[in-house]
Amino acid sequence: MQGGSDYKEILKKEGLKSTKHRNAILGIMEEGDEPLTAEAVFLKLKDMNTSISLSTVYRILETLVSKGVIIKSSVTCENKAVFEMNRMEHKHHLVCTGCKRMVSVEGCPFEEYEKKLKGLRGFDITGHKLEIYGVCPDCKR
Amino acid sequence: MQGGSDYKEILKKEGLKSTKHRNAILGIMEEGDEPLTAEAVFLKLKDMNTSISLSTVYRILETLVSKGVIIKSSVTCENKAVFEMNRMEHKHHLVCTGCKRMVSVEGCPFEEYEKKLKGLRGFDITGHKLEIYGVCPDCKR
DNA sequence: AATTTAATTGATAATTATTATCAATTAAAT
DNA sequence: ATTTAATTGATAATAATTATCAATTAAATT
Repeated sequence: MQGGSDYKEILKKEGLKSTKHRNAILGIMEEGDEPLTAEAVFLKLKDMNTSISLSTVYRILETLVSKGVIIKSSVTCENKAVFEMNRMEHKHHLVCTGCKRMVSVEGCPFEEYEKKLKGLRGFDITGHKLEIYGVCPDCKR
Repeated sequence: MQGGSDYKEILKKEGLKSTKHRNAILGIMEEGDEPLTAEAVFLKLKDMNTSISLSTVYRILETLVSKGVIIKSSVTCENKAVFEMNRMEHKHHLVCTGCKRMVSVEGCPFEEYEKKLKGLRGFDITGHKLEIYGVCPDCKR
């Protein structure tokens, strides 16, 4: 979980070279339980004294999204994307309406309903996303 | 539903002047059943030979959102906002993963579950949003 | 109805998030 | 150690949105 190239295997499997930056970003994504913006990842790297270009952060995140290693999503009404590790579990988000912080929640009350929807308006249903809004403890003051 | 200033009452109630542009935009929002981007609204107005500045479209939409007359949301992974009339009903969206078109759906399987979540991680739950993904008939070819 | 006043608009510049470009660098295959 | 193709940094470009400010217009007041 910390150190140099812990993600060599994952990267090799995806046909990607194991680089300092990719390993560092995967480390950040792995330990965090909140989805992060590209800029937040960039700042975390800076805090760790890892020099990197913001464009490289975007590029690495996008590459990992295209490989399915990382999931990209967005908060409604915020015009920026957030990224988190794809832990291969069906998940949803809890979003603070104050600070827009996103927290992951497990469980899904929706599977049954989705089956009922099959064929709705001629769509082939492939999945869903549930965002639950609320005010986080910090924003409650 | 068509014509000049059908929304004078709504606008007055919100302390907004009744202008040609605001009425035209409310008309477009009222008749559409799909959420629209600011640009789509702009183009619809153009088709109707209503000369308007794109910045005015954004401004009017934002003003109406702040009054709660219009709802702003966004499709995951698309970095632009969409707007639709606030019909004061609890609603969700069906999004085509091909063309990103959004269609509104009624009904919500979630009310029970939300109650269970009360207090989750110290959040005060205030609402939720459900996006159902699929492939629309057009994108199925 | 004419005048006043404050809100609204258009045109444009500025900003923010993201993506593209391309030469320099680096990982890993040989 | 050398080669080769992938990766990176720096920067420019783009796309969506927001800010600015002078000109225009709605509606309140006379």
